[in-house]
Amino acid sequence: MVTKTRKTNRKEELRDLILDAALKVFVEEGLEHLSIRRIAEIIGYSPTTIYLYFNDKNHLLFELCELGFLRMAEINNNLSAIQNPLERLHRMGENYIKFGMEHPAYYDLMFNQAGPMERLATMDNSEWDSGDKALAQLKEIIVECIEQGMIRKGDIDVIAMAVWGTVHGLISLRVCKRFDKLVDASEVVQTMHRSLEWLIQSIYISEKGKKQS
Amino acid sequence: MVTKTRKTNRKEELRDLILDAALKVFVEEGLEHLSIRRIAEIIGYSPTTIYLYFNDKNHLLFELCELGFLRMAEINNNLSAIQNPLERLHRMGENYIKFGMEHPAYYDLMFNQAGPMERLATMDNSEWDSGDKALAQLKEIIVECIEQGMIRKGDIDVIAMAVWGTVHGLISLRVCKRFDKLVDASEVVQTMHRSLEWLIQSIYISEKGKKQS
DNA sequence: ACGCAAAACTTAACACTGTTAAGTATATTT
DNA sequence: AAATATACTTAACAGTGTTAAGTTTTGCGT
Repeated sequence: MVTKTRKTNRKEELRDLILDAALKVFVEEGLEHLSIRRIAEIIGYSPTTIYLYFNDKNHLLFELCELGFLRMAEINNNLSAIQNPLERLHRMGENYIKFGMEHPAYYDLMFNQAGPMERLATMDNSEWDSGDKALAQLKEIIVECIEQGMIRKGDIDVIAMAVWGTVHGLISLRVCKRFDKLVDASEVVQTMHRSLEWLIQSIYISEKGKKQS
Repeated sequence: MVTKTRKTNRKEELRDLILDAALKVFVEEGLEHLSIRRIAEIIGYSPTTIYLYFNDKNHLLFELCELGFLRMAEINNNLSAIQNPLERLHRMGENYIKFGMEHPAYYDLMFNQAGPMERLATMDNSEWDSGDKALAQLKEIIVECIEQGMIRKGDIDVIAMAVWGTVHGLISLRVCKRFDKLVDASEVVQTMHRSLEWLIQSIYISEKGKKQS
């Protein structure tokens, strides 16, 4: 279910069982109901057993995050088929929105919750692999866009941050329910897609009317 | 009448004392340390007393949110002096960034945490006044930008969502510490400002090279 | 000034939470 | 068979939000 490890020893099996149960809970019942005791109840073990496989709850949350990034990478499999880099950027944004709408609890955990990052902060001199990977993919596309003269030149890090920020901001506001009382519920997802579209078209430099940088 | 107002004033006094204490705690010690018992300890009352002034913790959090929106409105006082609407939009974004960097706990509460919105969700058939107000101000500026032909025409709601999303996304990722392992700490704020700048310039339609909508 | 009612506040408890030290069973090795 | 290592549990600690019931204080009418 969770990961097919090459070496499936018994320890990993229960570890995966814990992750599966945790996933089930926070997807079906929400992150606020994801407690160590609830997981233990589901897998039929004592709560303390979980601490034999995870240092603390944040470690568990971080691993769930990693699974989320795997799923996100899967969703982005449709990108390589797209030739036009700006179109690919657009699609990547739509994939993000799709992921956020289909797995709001996942998204919340991956980008909003403090727990997972607190775990990461304790691992000194290390990088955030999943985040790095996702950001690298984004930067690659942006570099292509610039090389083909489709968007204004500029610092890649700066542009990547702007694009990531935009897409994340939309999803985050939705996941954290900040649109609920401001935008009509039936149209909020469509409005998000149109916002992304508006942005993509705004940063696009058409052949006919190129802007000077 | 007089006695009644005097009574309510007394009631409001302790209410404000509670909010003050709550503010002190979550600004100085972080949201995770903001507990009813901690507040009670500070103001020298029993924890249950707080429930005489607030239905539950979410009600309290929502009121703190409202205070946050007041402070944010204060910060935006410098906008009216700016003639150029796109410049004003830019400044508004910078104000947001400034607010988020100076009051990360406030920002987290206002835009990320679930609690305040859960309270709002229980108030049926009502609007989110603070959010509405802030969004209205943003829309006003965008309308001006369009009227003066400085940005591409389009659905105001869509554009507003895109702009709000962008700025929020940047701050949110920072407040939720998603940049910490990806972007150099000493440059992250500067990179955020440059990202905003890049965005503003990208949506700008210069006089010389206007793009067709 | 007295009595009484209403308002203000507290005590004690419930049902949760993450986490740990210490203990017990079970399996493996010697 | 004894010793050791592994797997797991029990019981507890220190927290959390929240509530029912009880106590104290205040203000008002007589």
